[in-house]
Amino acid sequence: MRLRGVNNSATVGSPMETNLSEVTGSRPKRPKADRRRAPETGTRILDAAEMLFSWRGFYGVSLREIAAEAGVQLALTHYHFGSKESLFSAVIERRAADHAARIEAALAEAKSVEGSRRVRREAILRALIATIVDRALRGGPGWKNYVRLLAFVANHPQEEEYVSPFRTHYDHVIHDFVEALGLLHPEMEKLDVQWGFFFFQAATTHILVESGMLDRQSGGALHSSDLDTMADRMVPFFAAGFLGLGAAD
Amino acid sequence: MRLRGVNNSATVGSPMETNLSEVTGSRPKRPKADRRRAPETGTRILDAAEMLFSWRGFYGVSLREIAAEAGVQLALTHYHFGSKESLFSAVIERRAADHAARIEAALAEAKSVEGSRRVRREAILRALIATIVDRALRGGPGWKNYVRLLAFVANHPQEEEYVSPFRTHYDHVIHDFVEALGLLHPEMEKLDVQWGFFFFQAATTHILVESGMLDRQSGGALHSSDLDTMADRMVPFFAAGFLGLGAAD
DNA sequence: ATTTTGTTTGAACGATCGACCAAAAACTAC
DNA sequence: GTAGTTTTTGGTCGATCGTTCAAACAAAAT
Repeated sequence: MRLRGVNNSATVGSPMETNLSEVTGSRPKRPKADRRRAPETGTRILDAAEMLFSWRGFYGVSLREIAAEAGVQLALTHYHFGSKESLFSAVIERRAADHAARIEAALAEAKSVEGSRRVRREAILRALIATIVDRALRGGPGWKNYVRLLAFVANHPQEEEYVSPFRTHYDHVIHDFVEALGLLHPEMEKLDVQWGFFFFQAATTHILVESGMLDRQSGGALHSSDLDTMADRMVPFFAAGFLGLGAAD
Repeated sequence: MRLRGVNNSATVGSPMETNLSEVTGSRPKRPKADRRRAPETGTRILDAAEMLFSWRGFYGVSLREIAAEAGVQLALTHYHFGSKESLFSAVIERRAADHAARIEAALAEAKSVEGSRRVRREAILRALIATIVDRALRGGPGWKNYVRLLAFVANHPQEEEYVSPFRTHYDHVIHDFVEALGLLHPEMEKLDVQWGFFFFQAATTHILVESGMLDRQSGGALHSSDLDTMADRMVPFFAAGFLGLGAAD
C-alpha cells in the first residue's frame, strides 16, 4: 500500500545528482569524508552508457544492454540515475563543463596570439578543433566515446528533447568563437562570420562521428581516426575559407 | 500447421520489391495495365516512414507510429514491405537512384564550365550543394524529408547495418567529385583534394539535418531552413578553402 | 553488538515492440 | 455472376522495453 504519487522520484536512499555535491553541504546526516564507499558501480554504468549511446544514440540502446556492458544488475541503473533520460544527462554532465572550459581556455590563449590576420584566424580555429581532438585522443578511454556522442547529438534535429543538456554547456562557447572572429574581421559582414564558423563547426561535428566515409573513399590511405592529421588540414582549409566570404588577409 | 522455414518471406500475394518491376516481365499471370487498383497505401506508408525516420532515425520510430501517421493498419506495413528494415530500405530506394543521377548530371555540366580555376572549382562544388538544396526546396513534399534522412544517416557510424543502401547509391558520386577536383588541381596532393572535399561534404550533410544551431546563435537573423542562401555562401567559402591546402588560383 | 543507512539482488509489472496469421473484403478476370 | 487474386482487417504471438518493488546484503555509526 505504498502511496504512488505523480513521481515518487527514486526509492529511499538513492544518490541521484551527486554532481552538485559540493554546493554548501546542508545535508542532515553523513558528516564528512564518505568518498570510498561505492568505488565503481555508478562510474561503470556511466562508462557503458557513454560508449553505447555514442554508437547507436539514445533510442538505439536499452538499459539492459548498458547494465550488461557495465556488468551490473539492471535495477542499479534506476537506483543510481533514476531513469534512462537522467542517465543520458548524467553521461553528458560528467564531462561537459570541463570540456567547455578547456575550449574556452584555448580560445582565450588564441586571442592573445600576435601576427598576421591569417595567423590569428588560424589560431582561433585551432583552439576549437585541437582541444576536441586532444580530448578524444589523449583524454583517457571514455573521452573518445564522449566526443563521438557530442558529435552524434549535435547532428540531431533540434526538436529532440534529450539534446538540451548539450546546449546548456556549449552554446556560449560557440558564441564566443563567433565574437572573437568578428572582432578580428571588422571588414566582414557579421552574418558572413557566422556562416564561416558554422561551416567549420558543422564539419567538425560531422567528422568526429567517424562515419568511415573517408576511409572508404580513400581506399585505406586516409583514416578518420587519424584525428591529429585531420586537425592539421582543417585549420588552413577553413582559415582560407573565410577569404571567400570577404575576409581581408 | 504452416511450415515456418528460415524466412518464409511475406505471405502469399505480397507485392514486395515492386521496384525492379520493369526488368523483363517474366511474371506468370497478371498480363497488363493494372496500375489503378491500390492508389495509395504503399505510398502513404513510405511517406510517413520517410518523415518519421528523418526526424528520429531508425530506432526512434515504431511501425505502429508509421502506420498511424499513414492512416493505415499496422499489418499493412508488413504486407507491403515485409519488415521494418525492408521498409527503411524502400524509403531510400524510392529516391536514391534519381537523386544520385541528378547530382551526377550536375557534375557533368560543371566539368564543362570554362573560366578560371576558381570559377571551375566553384562550379563543381555548386553542382553538389545546389542539386541537394534544389530537391529539398523544390522537389515536392517528401523530398525535404528524404534529404534530411540522407544527412541523418550520413552522420551515423559506419558500423550500423541499415546505412548500406545509402552507400550503394552515393559512394560513387563522391568518388566522381574527388576525381573531378583532382583533375582540376594537378598541383595539389591527392590526399589534400580528398580532405578538402570531405570537409565540404561533412558540412553539407551536417547542415541539412537542420539542427537549429545556426538559428539559436544568430538570434533569428539566420535560418537553417534558408537553404538557398546557405548554398550561396558555402560555394565561395569552400572554394577558397582549397587555397589553404595548396590549390593554385 | 545493534541499529541505521546505503547498496545490490532477483523478480516481476504493464506497455510496447516487430512479426505473423486466418478470415473478411475488395477487386479483376472469365 | 462466379471464380480467382489482391488487399485489408482485427487480433495474437513471444520478446523486449523502462520502471518498480520487497527483501537480502554490506558498511558505518552508535
